[in-house]
Amino acid sequence: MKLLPERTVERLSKYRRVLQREMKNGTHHIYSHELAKLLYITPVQVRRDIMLIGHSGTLRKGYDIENLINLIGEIIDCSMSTQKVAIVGIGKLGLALHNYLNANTTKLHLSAIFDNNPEKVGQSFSGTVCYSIENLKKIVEREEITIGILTVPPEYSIEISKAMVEAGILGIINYTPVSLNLDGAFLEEYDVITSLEKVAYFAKPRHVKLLQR
Amino acid sequence: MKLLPERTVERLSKYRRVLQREMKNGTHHIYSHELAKLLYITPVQVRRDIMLIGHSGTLRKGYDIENLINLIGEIIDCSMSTQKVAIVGIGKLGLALHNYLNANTTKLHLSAIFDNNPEKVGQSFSGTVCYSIENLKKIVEREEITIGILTVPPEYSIEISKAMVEAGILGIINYTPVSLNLDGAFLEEYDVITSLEKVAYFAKPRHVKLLQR
DNA sequence: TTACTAGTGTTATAAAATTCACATTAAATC
DNA sequence: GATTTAATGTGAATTTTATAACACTAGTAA
Repeated sequence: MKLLPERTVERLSKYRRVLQREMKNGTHHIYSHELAKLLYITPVQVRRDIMLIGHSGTLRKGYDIENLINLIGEIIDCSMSTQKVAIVGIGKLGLALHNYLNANTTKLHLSAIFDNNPEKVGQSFSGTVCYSIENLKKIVEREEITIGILTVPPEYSIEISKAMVEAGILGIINYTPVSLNLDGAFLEEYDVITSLEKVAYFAKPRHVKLLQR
Repeated sequence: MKLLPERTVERLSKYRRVLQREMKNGTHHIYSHELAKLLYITPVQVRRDIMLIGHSGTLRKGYDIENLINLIGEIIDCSMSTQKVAIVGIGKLGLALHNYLNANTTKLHLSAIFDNNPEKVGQSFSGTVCYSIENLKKIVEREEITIGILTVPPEYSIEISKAMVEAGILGIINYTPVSLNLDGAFLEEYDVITSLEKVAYFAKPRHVKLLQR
């Protein structure tokens, strides 16, 4: 099977969360236009995404919510072993993300935290132990961690990201403002300042008007 | 003039930061392939972006770094009045972003913080006062704030985002996991869980291999 | 039973973003 | 001064993403 488009995968993650909410409300089926409305996208987009993952709805009944949630789970989390996550660098942003992860429903399991601050090493953050970055490889291998959240100070990000891949991590989400180039791992970058400056560009009175088309 | 492509704007923000670093190192000119290398993108991409903003390099000398930084500044920050930013919801994530803003160089000015927690209202965060969300409109108008960072608990995000637009904010970056649909403002959404689950999908051994093409 | 309705599934088209290919040219070299 | 080199600038092609158009069909109603 071919890889799914990046944007489709992103939307699948969102579909799943709103579907979980709907299921809790006792709903069993949902139409593409209903799901679309919840995310402010078009029904065609929804149908196309669902087509891409090989699911079929029932005509006149819509999609079976439980089936769809399970299928998305198989695609994102993998049915067999749940993937494990590490936060590398537990400063303010790392902590905030840690909090976010705990507050939200996701099948991914936070298995370790890494930091070089001796005051943090050995500490437990809501049940997850913080290790020294020296022990990265050892712990990543032992715990079979495959995903890393990189929130270290920018001067360390190149070195530490390499160590992460070296240790066996297969996907990194880089929150540091330093661009990376990894071999052998999937890289997702998110630059806070870039996002903000992008909004700054488009949030000028003239530009906002142009966007309303 | 037409609006710039979103991705180009994002890269401009990154160009500026690496150019500022280069300038500090005493460099005056830079070639497209040098700039490209710093961000792990292609030289053509760099040249096209620079073409789109109407700048010209000198053949055999490359681009004048100072000129380019200034031009990007005019595009993103606007030459006349610097745009002002508010953080709405100063929980862990809000604080982390606040920190990030202070640590990084950007021309945008954080003018206010809003929260409904009485313990936070009235407090000063590195010199920026926290107001009650009740006073959003008053303060946003007085300070002429145009950009809002939304980091409130998800159950409030729809209501508060509407109030922000109502108050005159023209661009919102939504960090809550609730999809929004604003009229009259530019909206940028960032969903932490979606990012993480996207990485989870692509960071499976078979998928990583496929990506190495 | 037949026509109608309101949904899905999918092919075709359009729009956005990137990359290719190459014309152009200033400087360096011979 | 002619030739080579190494860069920019950009039309065209390609790739990725989203939208439009519509064939199809299970259920509903006449």
